[in-house]
Parts: sequence; C-alpha cells; structure tokens
Amino acid sequence: MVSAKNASPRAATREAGSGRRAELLAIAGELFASRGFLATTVREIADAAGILSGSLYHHFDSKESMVDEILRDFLDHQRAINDEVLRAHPDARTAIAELIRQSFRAMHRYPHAVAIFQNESKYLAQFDRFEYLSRAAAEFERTWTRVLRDGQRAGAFRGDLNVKLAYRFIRDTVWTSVHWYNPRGRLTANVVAEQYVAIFCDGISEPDRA
Amino acid sequence: MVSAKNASPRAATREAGSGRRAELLAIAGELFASRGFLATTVREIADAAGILSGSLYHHFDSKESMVDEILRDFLDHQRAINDEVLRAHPDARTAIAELIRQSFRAMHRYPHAVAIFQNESKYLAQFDRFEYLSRAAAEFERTWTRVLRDGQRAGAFRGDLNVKLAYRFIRDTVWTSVHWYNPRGRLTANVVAEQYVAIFCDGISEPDRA
DNA sequence: CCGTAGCAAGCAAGTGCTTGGTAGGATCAC
DNA sequence: GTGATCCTACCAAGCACTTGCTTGCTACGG
Repeated sequence: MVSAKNASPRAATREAGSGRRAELLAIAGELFASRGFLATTVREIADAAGILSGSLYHHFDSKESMVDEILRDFLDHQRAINDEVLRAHPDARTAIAELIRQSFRAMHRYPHAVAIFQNESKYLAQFDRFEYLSRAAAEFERTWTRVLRDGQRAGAFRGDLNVKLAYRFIRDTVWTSVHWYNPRGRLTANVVAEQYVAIFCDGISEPDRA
Repeated sequence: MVSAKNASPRAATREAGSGRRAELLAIAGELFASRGFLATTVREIADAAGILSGSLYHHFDSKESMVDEILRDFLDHQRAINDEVLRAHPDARTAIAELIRQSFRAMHRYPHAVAIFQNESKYLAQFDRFEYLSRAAAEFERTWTRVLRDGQRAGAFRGDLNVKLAYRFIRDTVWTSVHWYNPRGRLTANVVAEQYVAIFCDGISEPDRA
C-alpha cells in the first residue's frame, strides 16, 4: 500500500513525531503502564484516543510496535544520561549519588516507560524483537557495578561489600519506586532521591571517613 | 453441579490438600510466576499437568480461583510469621533484621506466590474477590512502619528518617529480589539476608552508637 | 454403585489485525 | 482561480484465531 516513492518523506515525518502519533503513544503508554501490556486491548487504546481500533493501524504496525517505540525512547535517553554522569563525575561516590538522582528524574519524565520496562521486560524479552531489553539491563548493570567497584578500590565504599548484590540492592530500591512514586505528589523526585542517597551511602560508605 | 450434600466432605478434602489438587496448584503457580497470570492459559496449565484444559474445572471453579488459593496460602503464612517475629523480638533493631530474614525465607518457601503477589497484585486488586491483597499490603506496611517508628523513638534509628519512605525502601529492596533470587543458587537466603541487613542497618542506625 | 478424575467436543466472548472505502485539507499544473 | 491529484487520518465491517469455561460422557478403584 505504501509506495517506495513515499518511504523517505514518511520516515522523516515519523522521526519528527508527527503530533498525532506522539499523542497516541502517550495514551497507549499510560494504559500499558497502569493495566499491563497484555491486559490492554487495542480497542481500549483506540477508545481512549476517540477513534476506532482499526484506525490505530494507520499509525502503527502492531500493538508490539507501540510498546517498542515507547521503550526505545526511554532507554536511548537513559543510556545517554548515564554516559554523561560518568563523564562528569570521576568520583565514585558523587557518581552513584548522581546516578540515583538521574534515575528519579527519569521516572519524572518517562513514568510510563519506566513502569512498562519494569513490569513487562520479562514477558517481552522472550520475543526476538525485544532482545534489546535484556541488553539494556545488562548495560545498566555494568555501568553501576563499575562505579561501585571503582569506589571500593578508592576506599570510598566498604571493602566487604558484595558489589553485584549492592547493585541489585540499589537498582531494586530506586527503580521499583516508580510503582508508588507520584510525579505530581508531595514528595518531589529530588526529595526522594536525596533521602535514598542518604540512606544508601551512609550504609555502604567507610564508617571511619570524615 | 456440586450438591449441598457434598459440600462438607469436599471442603474437608480441599483443606487437606488432596494430593492432585496441590500438584495442580504448584504447576499453575510456577506458570503464573514465570509467565504472568494473564499470559498463562488454562490450556498451558493443563498441558503441563498432562491433562486436558476442561479437566482442570473438576478441581477448580476458575483460573482466578487457582491464583486466589495460591496467594491466600502465602499471605496467611506470612502474616503469622510477622506476628511471631514481633512477639519474639521487642527490640526494634533485631525485629527489623528478623523481618528481613523471614522475608527471604518466605521467598525460599513460596517463590511463586511471592512473585505472583509482586507482579499481579495491581491487576488482580481491581476485582472485588482480590480486595484482600490491598488489605494485606496495608497490614504489612503497618507492621514494618510501627517497628521503624518504635526504633526511632528508642534511639536505634536516625531521627531524621522518613519512616514511610524508609519502609518502602526496605520493602522494595527485599521483596523485589524474588525476581532474581534463586533458592537453589550459590547465594543462600541467609547470606543475602545478612548482607541486606548489614547494608540497611548501618545506613539507618544512629552513627554514634556501639 | 458411587465418587473421583479425566476426556471429547464445543460455545460465546473477545483478541489483534486486515480490508476497502471516504472526508477533507494541501499541492500543483493549467 | 480551479479542477485534478495526493495524502493523512479515520470509519465500518469482519476475519481468523484464542480465550476461559461448560456439557455430557466414561474409566475405574474402594
């Protein structure tokens, strides 16, 4: 149906966002996050958008494509942020604190994508096209554990720390909070982040340091 | 279809477990935990059990009844354990440590139920018959926050701690580990529990004690 | 001969997705 | 201008399939 002639300008429009497309993605993301990917039907997405279910397929190949695009946007952004943090903070302790802060800011900016990534990764990762989810998770783990190990060598973190366990400890604490964290609530991302940094750092920092 | 006459002996059999029934629940629980409740079909459960899907309905009213029974078993057990810990440990700090240890033991004993409780509570809680899930979560929160507040008053935990936030911090860290914790892996429940108790307590304990 | 456990077949509802079509705005040759 | 031509966004209808669950039946051990 789409002629080869149109392929190029069409793709450009999609990259740019095209307005309606972004709207539909936002609607779908909210439903995926709150009800789950499987539990959300294309008819529900269409209803929420005020159109018929078939009309969604003018904008997207499939329901999977929608969640795919939502997740890629978030992961690309977070990857870039992480790299930036590492470049700007050579000190392990401030780097960890900043990674935590940036994680909460991600929840602020991509609340639905983060929730979907948490809830549906396990299910989606079984399909080839979502293999990148596992790769992204592994990359995050490498980033965090490298910082933890560096800090351990530099004497900033306790030597008896199991780095892998500590990473999971932080990850689970920080990222799971997307399930209760309300961006428009009384607790701002910064407040929660600082409390968590405080609890966490004073727990793994060398006690005999000023 | 079930006559009133059979209700009593049948119920007794159910309580006792009846062998096959427990087997089927174990199979269903494993699938619910690994694939998700919605993503698991009754045909898959039946296949795994070596019977036809319709035959499941000789043992259970519905797919919902299966997950209901799995969750109730776990929650009843955990509630009892929590009460026991509170009775045995009047000291807040040892009580918290013991609550954490018992949580990891629960993951050891009810790995599937814990995972299902984590993953599906939000979805299931929308149905009246699963209202007890929200109530159980609220009760757990009361238990933990009471201990935290008591410890704070007694000077065992830092005074500047946001108790509600600290509870979520612990809960998310401890219970989420069911997603990666392998009961038959190298890390035993006790080892992980001790590491977590160490990281956590030294983080929230008054620094100028000992 | 009754109760437990299961089979064989299928139904109603709902699923993601496809198809052929149309309204209406922008673009362009004339 | 103005008509022809596209293109975007959507509708109306429905297809192929899967879902949880039901029904009537049978094997068989105590």
